[in-house]
Amino acid sequence: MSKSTRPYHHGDLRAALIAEAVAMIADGGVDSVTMREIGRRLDVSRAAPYRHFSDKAALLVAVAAAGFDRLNARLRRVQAAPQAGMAPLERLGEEYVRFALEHPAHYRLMYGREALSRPDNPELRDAANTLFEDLAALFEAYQAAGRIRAGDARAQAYVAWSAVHGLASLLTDGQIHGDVEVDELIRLTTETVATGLRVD
Amino acid sequence: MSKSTRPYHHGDLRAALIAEAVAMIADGGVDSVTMREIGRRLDVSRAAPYRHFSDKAALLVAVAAAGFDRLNARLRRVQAAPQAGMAPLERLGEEYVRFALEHPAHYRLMYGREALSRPDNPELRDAANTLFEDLAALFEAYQAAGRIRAGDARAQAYVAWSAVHGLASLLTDGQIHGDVEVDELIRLTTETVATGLRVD
DNA sequence: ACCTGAACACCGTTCAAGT
DNA sequence: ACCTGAACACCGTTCAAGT
Repeated sequence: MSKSTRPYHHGDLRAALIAEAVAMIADGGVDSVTMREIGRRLDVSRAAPYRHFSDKAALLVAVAAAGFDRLNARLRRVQAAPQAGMAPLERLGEEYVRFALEHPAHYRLMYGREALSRPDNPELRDAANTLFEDLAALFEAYQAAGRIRAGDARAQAYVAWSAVHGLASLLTDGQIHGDVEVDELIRLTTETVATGLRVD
Repeated sequence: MSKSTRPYHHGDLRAALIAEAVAMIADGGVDSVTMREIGRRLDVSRAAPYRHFSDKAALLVAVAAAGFDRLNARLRRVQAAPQAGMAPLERLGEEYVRFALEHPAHYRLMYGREALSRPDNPELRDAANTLFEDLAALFEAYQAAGRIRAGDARAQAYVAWSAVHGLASLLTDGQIHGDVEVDELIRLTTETVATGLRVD
């Protein structure tokens, strides 16, 4: 569609803004996202984005929520799929860390200051809650089946989340170096937590 | 000292800038730190801070390094002190998380984008390395004493760091809520990792 | 309803000039 | 050596006006 015949209204500016922000983040990190540049790229004025997001933080929160949605979908897919020779818990943890390694800047935003600035945002809150509730449900089922220790299943879920989130953060932040093999480290982390929670 | 008799040169502007930045971060988060405001507070011109730090990122990196120094000192103190009825590893993990809970914004900066922007900075690199090397040395000693499983002690140290860093991050980010007790969660986390790494 | 261009306040950073 | 005030480029956000 040529510039002159483009209709006055953008097709779906809201979705386009989120998609463009995701692309910019993957490319140059969160700091490369400016309201002006995003407008430029979508051939829209400076003020246009403010029709869809009250401010820059609101846009970034939507991007963070979209990140949780994608991660949740991946984890559910793994849970639904048959586990080929690997304990489900370990496989789930591995997938979590892989997501972070594939989308480091987006992952960082999901847990970052920008998203944190709007803890009241229902979209983001729900997306993050879904992640935890899925995990908590799994631990409750495991406990009912006697596969892990008795106790507070939700607390156990937080422990598992902490371990993979911590590893994902250290890896994406470049805090882990030397001759440690990443795949091996992921395996050791999930295995250690699984062993620690197992009935003895 | 009255304003009019104050000498032309600031006493130790570099140290004052770091201290003021730490205070501002504790008070209003990293975003509240601006080069102009910090100058205003120290009664110094806009450009003065640039005599000591090449740019804002350099100042924040110094603040992050100072955070690691404080954390390292605390952890060493815990290691040196007699452990009253608590396994040393668990006590160390608890102290780590407590530091993060006491200084959430500073802790966040230590692992944040701003610090990350200068991975080449030797001051910060050394401070972060010290944290890990102390931990790795402890795991090597434990392994030599047969108190934990055989294997890559450094990888095990990364697993432990991941767990406490993940928990500290989730807690300071407000991702953990509900009726879970924080003290209990810290205990369960350190205990789970210790159990998972123990010889069976 | 949605978009535009102009304007405002604020910030990081630089630089010629001072002591 | 260290500090200053003025200036530049860039950003988030607002708003009266257009379609």
